[in-house]
Amino acid sequence: MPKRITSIDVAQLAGVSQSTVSRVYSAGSKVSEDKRERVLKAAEELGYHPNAIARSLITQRSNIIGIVMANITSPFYPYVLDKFLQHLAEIGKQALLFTAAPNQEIDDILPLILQHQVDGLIVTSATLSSEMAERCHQQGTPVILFNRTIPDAPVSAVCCDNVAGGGKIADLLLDNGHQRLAYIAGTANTSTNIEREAGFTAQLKKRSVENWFYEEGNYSYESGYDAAIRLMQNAPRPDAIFCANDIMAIGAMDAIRAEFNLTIPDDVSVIGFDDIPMARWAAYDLTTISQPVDAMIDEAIALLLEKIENPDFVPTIRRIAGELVLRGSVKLA
Amino acid sequence: MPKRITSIDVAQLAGVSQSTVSRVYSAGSKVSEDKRERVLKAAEELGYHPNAIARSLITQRSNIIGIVMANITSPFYPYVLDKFLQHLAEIGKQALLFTAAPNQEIDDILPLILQHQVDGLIVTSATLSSEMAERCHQQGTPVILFNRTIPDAPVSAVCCDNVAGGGKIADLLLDNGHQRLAYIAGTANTSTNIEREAGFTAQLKKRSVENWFYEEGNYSYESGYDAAIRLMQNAPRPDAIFCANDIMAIGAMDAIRAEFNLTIPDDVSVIGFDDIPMARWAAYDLTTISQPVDAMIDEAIALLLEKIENPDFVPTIRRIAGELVLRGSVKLA
DNA sequence: TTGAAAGCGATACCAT
DNA sequence: ATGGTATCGCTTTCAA
Repeated sequence: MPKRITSIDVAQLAGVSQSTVSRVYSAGSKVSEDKRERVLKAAEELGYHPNAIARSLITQRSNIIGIVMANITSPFYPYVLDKFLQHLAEIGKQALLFTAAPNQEIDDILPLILQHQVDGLIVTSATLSSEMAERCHQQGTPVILFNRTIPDAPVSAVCCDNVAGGGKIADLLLDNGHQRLAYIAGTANTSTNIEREAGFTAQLKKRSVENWFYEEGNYSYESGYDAAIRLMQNAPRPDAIFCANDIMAIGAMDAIRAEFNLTIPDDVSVIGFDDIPMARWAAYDLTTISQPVDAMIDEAIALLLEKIENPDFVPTIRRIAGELVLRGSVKLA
Repeated sequence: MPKRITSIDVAQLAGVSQSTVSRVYSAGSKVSEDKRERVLKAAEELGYHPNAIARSLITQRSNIIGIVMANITSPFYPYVLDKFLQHLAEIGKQALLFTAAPNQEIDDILPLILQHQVDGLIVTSATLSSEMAERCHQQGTPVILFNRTIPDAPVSAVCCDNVAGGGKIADLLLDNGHQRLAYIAGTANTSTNIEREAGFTAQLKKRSVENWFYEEGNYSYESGYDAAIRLMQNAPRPDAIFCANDIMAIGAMDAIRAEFNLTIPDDVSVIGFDDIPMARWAAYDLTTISQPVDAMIDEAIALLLEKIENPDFVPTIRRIAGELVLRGSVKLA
């Protein structure tokens, strides 16, 4: 075991007190230029760097944000994660990352997270029970839900305005003469799915459309593929399909072409939600609603910091509007 | 600021010493059933959970593994990350995650990582200078490179056997009558690219093929798309393209179809490397080499743990064979 | 088995 | 500006 270098070692070599060494490494402390140099030189020589753990213990701040992410492998999320890491790095925070089974409640791993004294917690596409949310609250650990909402719990949340997005899609399809609409749902009990569907169907009803096709998926390519097969077996078949996310839309497109030998958008229009990179690929050219990821992340981090600084901050839900991205998968009138 | 609950609070409520509370939470310590229950009950009541930071300070173990990942958004890596998280969770370790610019040296963020006293460090698709590697070594922090190798440094590495993979691909193409082969390179100076190319071209030469087309990409969809365009402008054009990874292969396929209106594999065969999920999509059905991700990760973690337990363990490079996955994008004779 | 006390490596307050 | 010292919350001897 190589001996660990501590501030005491540096202090001895530099001929200063241990306190002085500490000051050199804490921003905004006054140390004479002379001593600062000696300390830095000694530190360099010994290969010293401050022990963040000891620091956290006394400052009561770990500078670590916990991130719980359920769907790391679903194409939308790596971007979210990457952005979070970048933004957190900019404000000097590290990320302790946890996975959860998709759509699982994270109550069981929460104690583990809390043990690590994270300064805050970001939960994406998973939920915690309001009981656990309450516990974080009491304990003073701010929690932000990303892309999920839970009602009546003292936690902030930021998500895309899914209801409005669903509505825009209904309008686009109807305005361009589609008659037999279909919806491929994501996992049924997720807030994202519920909201997108609600926005879509509400707008249909508002425009006096009473019937539409419905199939259920689980946000995966395969589930979109399979749902599309079921959908296209109807006669007459749908002439437009709204999928609760892009990856299912892509699965649906592949099924429509490979299994039915039909053309998009001439035979069927397909529209997704998220605007993942693959939506832009030449094979798909998918019309979709773009989630304002950057804005959402900015907002999430802002809410988190606000709550860290000011524990009395009242939990808020922010919904940020997504933008319709017109590509080639929807037939325009 | 809500008061933090410490073991002392629990001890008082339970009417035992603080030491006893500590023992209840450290596996394999003897505490009478009687007191254990009282402690647990008091802890429950107060909402206590041990402070991992204080524990780390004294045990000299953080139970945290640092992961540096350069290409989180490149489709192969989310799977790698997810698997790492799962395996680490199984052995009771947490992951502190850092991003680096792709292919960047991570020397600048290393001090930050080291401050957090990680028990070990996994670096994927990025490298550290041998100077920094040496520093980790001295400091006693084991480092494992994943999917990268650096020569002459005291760090272990695990990667796919890229050279053998490149060779298999050359054989497959040649055995099936392809005449005008092409290679689309990944970022030129990455070990992955160098090895895949070396294996491919060595095998070509061995079989007396002296000429082949060459274009350079950077592992992205767009770069594959663009490289394919340049490639297909040759006359006569290539009849088979090996792309250094799947995502470039997919870009190349889209370009071949969309820009030249050609058919795969009748007009051109395309083959990739990695076996990402999209390789299986109906639109691509991409023949490729499957990276044995699970085995690689098992190996990486095993090496890391070995080194943590036994600091004198000699750094090793493990290459694990990938498997050829035959799908429909290569024309068979 | 249990409790008292030392210490992990910093920060922060208090004098000087 | 600098040094001495208490302290953060726990684990780990050492006695009892």
